[in-house]
Amino acid sequence: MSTHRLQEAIDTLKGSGVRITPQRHAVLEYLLNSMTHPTADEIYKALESKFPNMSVATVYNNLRVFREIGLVRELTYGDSSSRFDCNTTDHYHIICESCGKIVDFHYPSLNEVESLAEQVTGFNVSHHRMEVYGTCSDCQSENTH
Amino acid sequence: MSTHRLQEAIDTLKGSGVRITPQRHAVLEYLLNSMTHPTADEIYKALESKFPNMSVATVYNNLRVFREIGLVRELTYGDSSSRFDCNTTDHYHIICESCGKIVDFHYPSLNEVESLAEQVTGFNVSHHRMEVYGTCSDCQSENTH
DNA sequence: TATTAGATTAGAATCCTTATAAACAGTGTA
DNA sequence: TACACTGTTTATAAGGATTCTAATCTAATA
Repeated sequence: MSTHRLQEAIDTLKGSGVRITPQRHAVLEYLLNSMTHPTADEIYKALESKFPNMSVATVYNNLRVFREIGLVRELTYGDSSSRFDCNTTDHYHIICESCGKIVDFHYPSLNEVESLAEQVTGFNVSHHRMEVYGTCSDCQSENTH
Repeated sequence: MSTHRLQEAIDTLKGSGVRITPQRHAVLEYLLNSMTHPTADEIYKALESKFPNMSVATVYNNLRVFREIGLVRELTYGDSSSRFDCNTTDHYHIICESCGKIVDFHYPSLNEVESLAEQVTGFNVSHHRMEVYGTCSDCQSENTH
């Protein structure tokens, strides 16, 4: 039941002068209903049946638009594809090194780290990122079998 | 004067049954003398004059070996190239969003975050990563001119 | 010396993402 | 309605970073 969030997001887009095309609507809706921080390719494949002619570039274009407007966050991890997170509330991620699953968790923002870094380095700090890595409970129990 | 660290690293490699080839030695030495967390390509270009026939694959191969043995850390940032850090003591990085500079800074390890994440998510935590982003003092003063 | 395992090389291949140019669609205006 | 304007999509090419492949080379060992 994320109809409300979807409508809100659409209003935000319209307010920024962005047209709501069927493809754009579908990407947005998929993101909002997804709990798994999908990659661009996962979104593309998921919408393939509904939009057989959609280009992968359209997915990337729309994800960029959403990111620039602040509707989604792009999660980048070195080697593999970016993942996209439509939960823009403050939270961190914990990532399973075995299956790749990404799970949200909340923790008070690390303002102390930012201010200390500022003092020590002379930087003007804008933000930080943090991820925790480990093995999820599913993969833990698999390995004991 | 990192002769000592270099010798130590070489001993570690030998202890793992890794041969010390001239190319391997050069990549390792360059890394240890570098303060800038270089990319594979930067290392490759820097050693071009000394080893005109060296392949870029050799640089990647050796960096992988060093990483697997624990001599270097690979720093991955989404879009652009990985950077390699031979400082394996516990520290974090702060990154200038204007010029890309990466500076080390020390902060007590965030054990609390790890243990809370463990409790909340049921993961078995192995490690975490954190980076702070901002504008370095050089770029700050440039922008005021 | 012969054998073997490890390392390097050159180039092809791969993956993710962006750029390009043409076609398309929706809106506002005359 | 006709028209132009702008934003969007599409298909494909291009790009960059990294890895793979197969051949060659090197060093250590028997």
